[in-house]
Amino acid sequence: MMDAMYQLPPRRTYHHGDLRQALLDAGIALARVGGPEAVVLREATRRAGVVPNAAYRHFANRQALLQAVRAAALAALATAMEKERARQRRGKHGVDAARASLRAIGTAYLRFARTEPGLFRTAFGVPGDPETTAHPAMAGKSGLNPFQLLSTALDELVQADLLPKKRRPDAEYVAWSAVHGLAMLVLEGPLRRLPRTQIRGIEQRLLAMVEKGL
Amino acid sequence: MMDAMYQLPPRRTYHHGDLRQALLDAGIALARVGGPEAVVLREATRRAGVVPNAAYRHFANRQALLQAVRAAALAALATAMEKERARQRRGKHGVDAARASLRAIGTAYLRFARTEPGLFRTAFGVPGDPETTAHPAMAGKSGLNPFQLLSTALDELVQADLLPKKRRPDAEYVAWSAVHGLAMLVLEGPLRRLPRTQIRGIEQRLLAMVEKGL
DNA sequence: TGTACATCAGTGAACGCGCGTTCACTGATGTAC
DNA sequence: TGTACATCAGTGAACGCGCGTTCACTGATGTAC
Repeated sequence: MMDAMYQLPPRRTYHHGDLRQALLDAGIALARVGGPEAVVLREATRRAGVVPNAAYRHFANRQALLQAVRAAALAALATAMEKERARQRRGKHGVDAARASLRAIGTAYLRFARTEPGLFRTAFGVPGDPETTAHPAMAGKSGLNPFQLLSTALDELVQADLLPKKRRPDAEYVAWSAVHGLAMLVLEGPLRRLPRTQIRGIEQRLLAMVEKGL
Repeated sequence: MMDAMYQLPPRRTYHHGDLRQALLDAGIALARVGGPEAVVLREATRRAGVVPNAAYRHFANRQALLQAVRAAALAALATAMEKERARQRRGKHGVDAARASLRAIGTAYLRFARTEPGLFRTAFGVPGDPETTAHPAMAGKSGLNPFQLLSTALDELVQADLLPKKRRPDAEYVAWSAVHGLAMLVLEGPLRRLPRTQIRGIEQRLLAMVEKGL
């Protein structure tokens, strides 16, 4: 019933035009609403106004579509990080700017989890390593994916003498863990029901802990 | 084929004896291997040597069985925490003992995620709040569930003057986030492929960060 | 100590579900001559 | 400028899958008298 709402009017041409993109868009829309498990081949083709097996002209199988959606989700997060970084660094220099970068990365990550839970779960709840594969489909304007953006921020911290060089290795894993854990607990864990203001407080406190504790 | 291995020899009695427990045991075994999505009603009844719909005498539906398995997983974690706490506190008093408690809780959590990934995902990847529901089925010997054990450890820290009273509220969420995030990244995230020794190092560092940063 | 009968735990058969995927096909498009 | 034909993108029909769940049933058990 609901699904019928998404059905397109019948095409006038036999060829679709850009079915690959249409399927990807549909997949992203599905992921936004229901996370990775909602990325269903048949539903994507329905929304594109096309017969189910037509998808196989453009994706090897369901998994391939899902990975494309995941890449798009990672790219969206990377872009959000870049924007927040630019915003927080405005007018700052040196030490302050470096600190602002790390904050911005963490803030954008947590906000993305809150505002785009479906895409967030798709980005991180599906196997496949975001750091090793440096595919541009997963990156923002700078060409860096979310993990690489975090690494860059930590490098800045070292250059600004805010993080001792010997503590630099593996620091991204520690920082990422903290932020990722909070995101998960808020998203589908026991923090789901906490009021938004309390969650914001916890977020601030966690970011402070990372800065101080690294 | 594989599944046949788990098929029981035909019962000699018409009544099973303790089918509820048998189904729960089967469910736990399934969760250990494949996480929550592997807890399949039909497979559980197969392993118990019983017809599929027999399960409905003991569980309202699949969800009810899954929740029972989840409670068992939480109880197992709670027990592991209690054991580790007893071990680490041995011979310590006052301030040292309080510090040891928190370490033990975190250590046990991370080890549980590593050694029982299926149960870990079942415990925390399935909706339902472990902190509000204080059901004994989720608890260890002390009657406290994992979240309550963490809270207790933080209370100790306050009593030992290691954590200022005003920073006590919400501290469990911050601590939990850090540890939970690392567990998730190691389990199904990009840290999956890192060598075990490196992971251990990151774990130690994360726990140190929490102690220092709280 | 024996029988009648209510109660409970398991059986047997069947459903609908929507999915991913494969097959042989046809309609449209663009390039070579 | 027009036609022949290879190529590609979509169609139509069908599969097997294993699941959760419902129905009407029968076998075993224990309690009342």
